[in-house]
Amino acid sequence: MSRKTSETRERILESAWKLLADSQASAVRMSDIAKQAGISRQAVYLHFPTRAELLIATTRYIDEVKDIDARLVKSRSASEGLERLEAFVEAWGNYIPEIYGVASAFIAMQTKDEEAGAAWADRMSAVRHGCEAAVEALARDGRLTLSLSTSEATDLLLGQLSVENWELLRRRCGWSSVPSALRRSEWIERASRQRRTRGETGHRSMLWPGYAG
Amino acid sequence: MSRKTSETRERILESAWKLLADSQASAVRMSDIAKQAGISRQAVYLHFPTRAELLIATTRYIDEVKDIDARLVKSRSASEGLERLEAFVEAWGNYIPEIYGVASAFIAMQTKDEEAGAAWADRMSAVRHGCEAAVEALARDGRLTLSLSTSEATDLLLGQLSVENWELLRRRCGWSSVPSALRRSEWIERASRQRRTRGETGHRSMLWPGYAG
DNA sequence: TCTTTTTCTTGACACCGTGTCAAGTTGACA
DNA sequence: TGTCAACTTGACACGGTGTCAAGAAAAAGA
Repeated sequence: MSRKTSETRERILESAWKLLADSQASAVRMSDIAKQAGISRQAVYLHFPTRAELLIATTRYIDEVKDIDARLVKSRSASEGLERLEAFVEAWGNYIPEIYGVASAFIAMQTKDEEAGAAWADRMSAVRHGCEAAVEALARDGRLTLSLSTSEATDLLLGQLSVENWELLRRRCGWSSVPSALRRSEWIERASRQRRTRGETGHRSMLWPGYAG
Repeated sequence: MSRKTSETRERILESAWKLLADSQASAVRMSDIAKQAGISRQAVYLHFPTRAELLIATTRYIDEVKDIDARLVKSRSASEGLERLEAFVEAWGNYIPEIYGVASAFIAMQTKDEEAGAAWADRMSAVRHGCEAAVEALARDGRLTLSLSTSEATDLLLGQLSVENWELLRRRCGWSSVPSALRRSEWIERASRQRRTRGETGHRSMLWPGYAG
């Protein structure tokens, strides 16, 4: 494991990252990454056995550089449920754009490649744990809707916080700031504003995020 | 355009439909469809120039057989906003499982194939129009949260009703009945139950679908 | 019935991207 | 000087889409 080895390895990871961030994820081929790193296509295979494993390594690399752990500290240490949820949405919601490139590569691969599918499922399961912890903390505080089990609420939250939903809002619908929907702060504003409105006008139920019944 | 032509054409469409419904969508190759239809792979290309166009034709075929228009009548003719929303969610939410196979094939292709991407975007735009009509009807009735524009509410609804979200809940999270979340009826139940709870226990705000603040 | 036209078949091939293999080059270090 | 690891070049297999040409078979028309 000479210095040169890890240097090249890192250059490959940086190249993959850059290309995935810039262009359409599924259009990034092994040869593109090699060219960007200034080596031959075959040399990439000296460091990563398959495209899937390269993507996995790239994800880990981004996690390290962008310090996902540090971003989650606030959520993990939150005592109150509401605070925990807020911090988690903030952390993950703002992390999605960082990993969007590699994420969409995984999403595109998952049906074809077993390993990529497993890796992505694993990450999603980690996100779900984050959702679950927040929901359970909320439930402990007695602030969870009674008609939803913690498991159901977790699943719904996970859907809201999915990369696919982020993509829909941000890319397809042209939202300039998706966190404005994902981050709890705005939802709180909406909720309190609505609460006031409700008191004043007699609106009394909320049937869907954003619908007052 | 002899009888035989349209017969074969229909057999191909039926085969594509069946295979897409049964197996993993991206695993269905042109040769599989040909075999299922009892003809040679090349013969498929006599009827459909590309895989993308075959999928598009299959979608239209399903729409026809499953009569999507009839399913939407109730929503389109609804006078009240709430009724319109409810009927639309009912119609589209229950239609997703019918077209899930071909839908996921489109989703898998959209990054690679221009035509498939455009076709899927087109369908999503139709769904968005359905969401928009419901949201606007709600707004006219004065039942839309003030802090949300109709456009924002439409986008959020679209995300909830996306095939990707359906897949997450149904396939990944093991929900036996996704319509139980998608159909408005249950959300109404939740909302009214919550309203009661709120009055009794002092819970006063809803921050997320399912979270009482 | 015989002929024409359309539909379908067989078999070959190009293209693209992933992954593999072999033989040779380069540079560092002993 | 020789050895070892990292890299290069060039070739090839594989799987999938789409194309092409030659011929068989079946329907349609006289």
